[in-house]
This record gives sequence, structure tokens and C-alpha cells, in this order.
Amino acid sequence: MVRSKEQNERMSHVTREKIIEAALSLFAYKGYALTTIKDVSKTAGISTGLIYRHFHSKEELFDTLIEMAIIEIKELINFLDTDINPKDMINSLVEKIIAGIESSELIAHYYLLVSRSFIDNDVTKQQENLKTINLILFQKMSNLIEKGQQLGELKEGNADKLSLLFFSLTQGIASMKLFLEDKFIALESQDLTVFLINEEKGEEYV
Amino acid sequence: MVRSKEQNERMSHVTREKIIEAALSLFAYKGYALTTIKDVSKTAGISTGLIYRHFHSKEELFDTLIEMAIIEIKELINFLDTDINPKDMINSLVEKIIAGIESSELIAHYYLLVSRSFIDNDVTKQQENLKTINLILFQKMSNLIEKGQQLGELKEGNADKLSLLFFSLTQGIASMKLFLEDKFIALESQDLTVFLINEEKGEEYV
Amino acid sequence: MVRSKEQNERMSHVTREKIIEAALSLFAYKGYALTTIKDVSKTAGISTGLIYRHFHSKEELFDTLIEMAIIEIKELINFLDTDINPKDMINSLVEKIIAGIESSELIAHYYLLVSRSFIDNDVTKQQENLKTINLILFQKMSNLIEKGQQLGELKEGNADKLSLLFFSLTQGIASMKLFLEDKFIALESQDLTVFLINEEKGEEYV
Amino acid sequence: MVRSKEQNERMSHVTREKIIEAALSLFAYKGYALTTIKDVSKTAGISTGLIYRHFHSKEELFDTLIEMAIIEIKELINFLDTDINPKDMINSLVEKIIAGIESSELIAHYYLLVSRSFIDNDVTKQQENLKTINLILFQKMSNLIEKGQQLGELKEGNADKLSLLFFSLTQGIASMKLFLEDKFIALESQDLTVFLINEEKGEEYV
DNA sequence: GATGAATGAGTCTTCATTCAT
DNA sequence: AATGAATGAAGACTCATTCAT
Repeated sequence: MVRSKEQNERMSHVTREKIIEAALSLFAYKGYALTTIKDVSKTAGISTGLIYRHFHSKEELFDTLIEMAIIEIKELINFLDTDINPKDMINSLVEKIIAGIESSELIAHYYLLVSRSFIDNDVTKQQENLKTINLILFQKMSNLIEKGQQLGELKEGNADKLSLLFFSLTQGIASMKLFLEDKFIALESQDLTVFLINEEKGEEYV
Repeated sequence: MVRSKEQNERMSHVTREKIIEAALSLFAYKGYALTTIKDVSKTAGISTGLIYRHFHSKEELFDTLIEMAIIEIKELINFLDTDINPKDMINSLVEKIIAGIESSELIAHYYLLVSRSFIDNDVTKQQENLKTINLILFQKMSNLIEKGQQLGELKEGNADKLSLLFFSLTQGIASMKLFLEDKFIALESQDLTVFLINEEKGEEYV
Repeated sequence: MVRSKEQNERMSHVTREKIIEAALSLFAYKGYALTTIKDVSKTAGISTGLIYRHFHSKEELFDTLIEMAIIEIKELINFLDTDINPKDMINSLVEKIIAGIESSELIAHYYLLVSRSFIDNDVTKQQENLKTINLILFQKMSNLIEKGQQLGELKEGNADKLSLLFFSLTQGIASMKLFLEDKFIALESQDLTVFLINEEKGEEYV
Repeated sequence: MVRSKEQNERMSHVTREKIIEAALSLFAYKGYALTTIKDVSKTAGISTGLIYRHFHSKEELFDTLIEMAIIEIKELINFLDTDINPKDMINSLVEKIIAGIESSELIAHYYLLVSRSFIDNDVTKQQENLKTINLILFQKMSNLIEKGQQLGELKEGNADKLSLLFFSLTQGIASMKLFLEDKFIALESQDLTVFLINEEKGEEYV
């Protein structure tokens, strides 16, 4: 009467997903230090011991989440590498970001998890990777901006600086979302791009 | 014979300053929960026990820093209450902020500490106070923006939203400063105000 | 597979008993402040952490013991409230006390714990309750003695004073039991009641 | 302008006395563990450091008090060795004890300090001495009782047991004094000796 | 002799991790 | 695979003790 191999694997996979979901929510809301493994197991509806069959340590569980973030950012980078023209690309990027942040506090927390992790000093290897990939993203954005400036689509100015301002803004918004909670004001794409994109006739924003 | 009262007070003051500086940096970087008293004492170059001669608990030490931040913000609020015209006020405010962030990590740490306490919930009571005072600051800025819009000095748009963007930007910048370290690019006042202040003839910025 | 619920409960119960026994002896001998949780865990033969699965704090552990003593005393009070005649009641009470003290150190420890908590001020709230209930017991005994005096069964004299002497004696005996250990001399009921009960013809004691 | 040797010695002696007085009161009221050296120094009106010029450690300070108790008990033993007749000796002893306990809580505490110290397990050498001397006192009392019985002054019965009851009573009374505080009832010599001394005609006590 | 700032060992408590079942 | 009892290392905090002055 033993379970078949596939059954076991399916169960295992379901458990893993439950753990990750619980951990993501808890780490994001309460932070790494204030989240206990017991919290995670309770939220996931399993025993504490079972977590250790899926992850060797709390840190590894955390790193798994970071890795997921890295994958997201890598996709972003891939997207930036496609041959769309800079202005449309930035617009579409910004819309994605705004939609994400506004849709749930969880995603806002996720942004902060990311931004927080590149400030931390004693970091794990995955956090180091995240830091690296973020720097790459930053650089890609600079390049994109330069390209857009050459095309006359984007405003002039030091591209690195504009990139810096861009990420400052997205990060600041994620943090303000959590601060203002209900009082947070819905943003539009142009709110974030006004300092970056040249206005076209017919869609003035001033 | 014995140390004079003044000697003792001087020693005490120096120690207290060392503790505060160490704690500020650590709390800002690692957050409350991940910062240990031993971390603080090591960074400050003193024993753990000595910290407790100056602060009754880890929480009181943390609250002391938060309170210092509150005082700074209160001064900012007072400044916003003076009768300067909105545009000049914002310009001077921004210059102050940029200069602060760029001049020392200490001040960037303060910004980070403030933005962190938006996120880390339920840590101490002083954090609630900090949130409250920040909301007031936010409101004052909205009012100022409205006033500036009536005077035609500032760009149109929902005042709350512009205030939100303004603080998002300053906060994001502080955190980018600590992330990029040497790679941080010096900012000018206009970088932060371009979305807010109407350009005047003769000092175009594009 | 997994331990059954009953298995777990049995294990849990055994552990709890081990902790209580160890703690009782240590608190009685060394007092609250000088007894460390490590002492208790070593004596109980378990780890320190495990104690906290059963008691939230050192104080709660202590209070549990005090509460057990309170329950015993309440039963004593209930007994004093029954309608037996004073002389028989006191005799049976004394026999119970002597048997208890002589039978096991555990019970002597309880007496010691109680008498200790008269002295150690400001330790826990349960101690206040213990004091209160002891005062009630003291009062009940006074009343009983008065009643016995009216019946001519008990010796004359201030009832409160006789009550005081009675409890002084029982308490002193418990502590002497622990002091003298093997050298402790077996007592008889009359040893404790000679100052209280009128001799009857035929059973003189001198 | 240095102080003369005698002056220094006198000051030193005064300081030592202040420390002992403070320590006795604090140890007696709060117990060894709950009394801090800072408590002692504050009560004595001196600095903490100065205590260590007079006593090498907290334990040594405590032992000094125990030693003082030992001296008192030795005097008691000497008294018991004199050639007074048992009955008068016991009466005078009891009067002394009652007067002491009733005069101040401090002395009651002192009795308990003594009785407590012979229960403790991990004791200092002085506490061991105290225990020994107490056993001697106990034995002397037994002898005295036997002698009194031979003279027909004291009631019959196992002398050791009567001695045990005697000390149980004194110790219990000290503890009740602290428990009942204001409600404590003044005792007379006969209250403690009724079980021990044969009544004489003309001074019946029943 | 005298002070009190400074130290660090030791205590209570939490929680990541292990392990018998 | 799954449970949760059990472990013990680590953190906040206290306080006896030392030491510069």
C-alpha cells in the first residue's frame, strides 16, 4: 500500500510550494529576523521538521526566494536587450512596475526585499548575486537611456544619473506604498517618466 | 585622587556618542532585529555592559535614534511653516537634503533608518511617532505644493501625488547612495525638482 | 511513522513532572533567585530549552509550585470547615502533617517553600496569594481553637497566640527535618499538641 | 597635610562598620541574591569600589556576617556551659530570644539567615562552621534538658526530641514574625516552655 | 583612601536545527 | 514522508569585580 513514486513527488512538490509561499509572505511582511521557522511551518500548515526536508536551513530558504527575484530581474534584463525602441520599453517597464506595486503590498515588500538586500553587509552568496545583477540592470538602463537620447526620444542629461533617479524613484515608491498604505495615491506611467521622456505633441503632460 | 565630575561627564559623553554612531550605522544597515548589542559594542569599541550604563535597553537605544530623527523632521516642518514662497522653499529644501546625503554617510543612515521604520512593523512605540510626524510632513508638503501651483510657480497635478513622488525620490536617493557607494553620482537641485518646478526663462533645464 | 498523540502526551507529562520535582527541591533549598534554570534542567536531566516548552518563564515555573501549595492549603481549609469536633480535627491534622513531613522530602520541601515565601518579598504575584490564603488558614485555626476551648477540649489562652505557636511548630519542624536529615527524630502527634489539647484521663502524656 | 595613621585607621573602621550595618540589613531583608553590592554601597553612603578595600568579595562580606552570628551562638553555648540550673537557664534563654525577635524584624531575619544557611547545599566554609556550631548548640540543649529532667525541673520525654521541638519553635516564631508583621502576637516566656518545664505551684499556666 | 566608569562572566530566554518514532 | 519533542548556541541584560584617576 505504498504511495507510488509519482505520488510522492507530487506531494513533495506541493509541500515545497506551500513553504515558499508562506516564507515569501512572512519574510516580506515581517523581515528575515522576525520570521521564525515555526511561523513558516504554521502558515504552510506543516510541521517544522518537514521544512528541513526541503531546505537545509532558514538561510537556504531565504536564498531560494532571492534566487526567484534574481530570475525575475534576469528576465527584465533580457527584455531590455530586445530591440524595442527605448521610449516604448521604458513606458512598458514602468507600467509593469506600477501595476505590481499597486496590486499588492506583497510585491512592494518584494521590491524592498531586493533593495534592502543590496544594502546589507553580511550577505549570503545569493544576495551577492542579487547585488551584481542589480548593478547590471542599472548599467543596462543607462545604456538604454543613452540610446534613447541619441534617438531624441529621451531628455538629455548624464545617463547614469538619470538611471539612478529612475531606480531611486521606483524604490522610493515601493517604500511609500508601505508607509502610506490606504493613503497611497494611484500613479500613472507618466508620473515616473516625466523627467525622462520628451513630451510628444498631442499627449502633453504638464 | 579621583576623577573630577567634569572629567566623568566628558568621558560619559564621548562614550555615548560612540554608541550612537555605531548603533545608527548598524540599525540602518541591518535593521533592529539583526543588530546585536555586541555588534554595537564592538563597533563602538567598548564592552557590552557599558552600553547599559547609557541606555536601559536595546529598544531605548533604538528609540533614541528614532527620536533624533523625529527632531530633525520637526525642524523641517517648522521650516515649511515659515513664510517663504514655495518655489524658493523647495529649492532650499532640496539643496539641504542633497548636501546632507552627499556630505556624510551618517545622514544617509538617518534617511535609511527612517525608511526602514516604514517597513519594520511593531518594533517600538517611537516608530509610531516617527510615522505620524512623517505623515504631517507629507501633508505640509502637499499644502506647499498647492500654494505654489496657485502662484504658478509649480507644475500642475494632484498635490498629494507630487508630494509622494518628491519623498519617494529623496528616500530612494539616500538608499542608492549607500548601495552605489563610490559609484554614486553627484546630484544637483534641479535633478529632484524638474518634475515639480516650472522652468523659468533663462535657466532652462533640458 | 510518527509518535501517536498519546505517546507525545505521556512523554510531555513525564518531562513536566521531572521539572516540577527538580524545581521544587531547588527553590525550596536555594530560593528563587539563587536557583538557575540550568540548575533545574540539570537536576531534571533535560536541556534548558525544554523547560520553556512547559513553562513560559522561570517565574511561571515558580508560580506553578506556589499554586500547588495553595491548592493543598485550600484543601486544609476545607477540612477545617467540616463539622468534626476541634480536638479530633486537630489531632487528625497533626497526624497528617507529621506523616507528610516524615514520609518524603518532597512534602518537607513544600513546607519550606511556603515558609520561604513569607520571607522573600516581592518575588511574584502568586506569593501574595499564598500569603493571603495562609492568613485565612491561620484565622480558621484560631476559630477552631476558640470553639475547642468553649467545649473544654482545648487549653485556655489567647486563641490567636495558640494558633501562632501551632504553625510555628509545624513550620519549624519541616525545616528541622531538612536540617537534621538522618538525625531527625520521629515525632508523635502529641508532641505537637501537648500545649494545646487538654489531657484526658487514661492517656496522660508526661 | 596627610592624615595621621590613626586618623586613617579610625576612618577605615567607621567605613567598615557602615558597610556591615548596611549589608546586614539588606541581606536579612532581601536575601543574599537580591542584594547587590551597589545596594550595599548606596545604603552605606559610599562608592562600590570602596567596599572592595574592606572585603574581597560579596561572599566574604556575607561570611563576615555569618561569623558574627557564629560568635553570638558561641556565647550562647558558653552560657549553657555555666552552672546555672537548667530551668532558670532555659527561661532566661527564651526571654532573650523572644525579646530579640519582637524588638525588630532585623533580628527575626537574622534568625532566619541562620536557619536558612544550614539548609543550603552549596555553602561557604563559614556556613559550614555555622552548621557545625548549631549542631553543637542542639546537643548542648539536649544535655541541658536531660540534666533538668534528672532534677525533676523539666518534663519527661526523649531529650533530643524536646530539643528539636524547642528549636523548631524558635525558628518557626521568627518566620511567623515576618509573615504576620503587625498581626504578630506578643509572646511570653511560658508560651515556649510549656511543653518543656514542669509547672510549679503558684505560677500555673493553663 | 575613594570614586564610578568600564569589563565580562553568567543568567534568562528564544529559536534554528536534530532526531526518535 | 511527517511529526513535534528535545537540544544547545546565541542574544539581551545584570552585576560582581577591576582599574584609571
